[in-house]
Amino acid sequence: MWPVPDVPAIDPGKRAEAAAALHDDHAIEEWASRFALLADPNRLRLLFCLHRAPGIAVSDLAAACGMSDTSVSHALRLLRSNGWVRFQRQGRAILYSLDDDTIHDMLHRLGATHSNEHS
Amino acid sequence: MWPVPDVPAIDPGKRAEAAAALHDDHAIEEWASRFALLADPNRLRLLFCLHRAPGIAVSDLAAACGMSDTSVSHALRLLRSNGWVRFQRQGRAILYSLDDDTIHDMLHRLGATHSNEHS
DNA sequence: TGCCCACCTTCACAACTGAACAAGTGTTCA
DNA sequence: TGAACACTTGTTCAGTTGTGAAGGTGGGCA
Repeated sequence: MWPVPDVPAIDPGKRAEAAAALHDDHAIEEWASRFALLADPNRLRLLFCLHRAPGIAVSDLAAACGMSDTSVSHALRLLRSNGWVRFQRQGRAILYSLDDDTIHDMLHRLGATHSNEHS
Repeated sequence: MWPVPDVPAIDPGKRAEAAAALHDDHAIEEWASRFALLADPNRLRLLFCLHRAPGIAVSDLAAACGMSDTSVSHALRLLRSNGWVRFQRQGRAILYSLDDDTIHDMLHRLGATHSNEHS
């Protein structure tokens, strides 16, 4: 994976275990970039809305999240370019929906923990 | 939650559903900041290592992840200040472990999908 | 005591991000 | 046709982030 340096290890066993945890580096990079998209509160709000109210228009999304239309559009562009959402025109409105099973599941799990999270 | 504006909704029902999805804004912010910590590939690698090889020294962590000691130290500082890791001195070494159940579970789930992810 | 080693901190900097403003596209409807 | 509407795009800018160099701390060991 990496040219593991020959610097004497403090605990060779641990070092080997650790290295083994990184066997699929591609997957790690992918997850990191997924998390990057989830890391913005506004984007996360949008995703929750898309998750719970699929087929919603941009302006309604903006109103629900308390964001400007422009900000929402920018965010949706990002999500679109990552294939996380699908959309269809209906009259002048454009209706967006979540279109990624991985993210859908993740949001579902987070939503489930909403209730019992009162720290 | 927000002073939902009186701008005419395209679909009032959808707008209400969307707003309902955001009932626990505090939790959303919390998750966003968690995701922010997971969003860096190097940090994610470190976390996987800490997850699979608890009680590992900084230099071994650095070697396994192919990072400089300094970078690892910086990253650990962040994780420490968020209460994600615990550590203990052993001789000159300092051994780190993951110390957050939520993240532990999350990494466990991600690790499980490692194998069947060959996109 | 003095040296080495493992790790930490401070500082400076390039790269990236999110927010805001202005202008543009495509659709509907009078 | 043209005005209103829903949304998109381009651009700029302040603020944040990750990284590397240099120096500091403190435990172990001769």
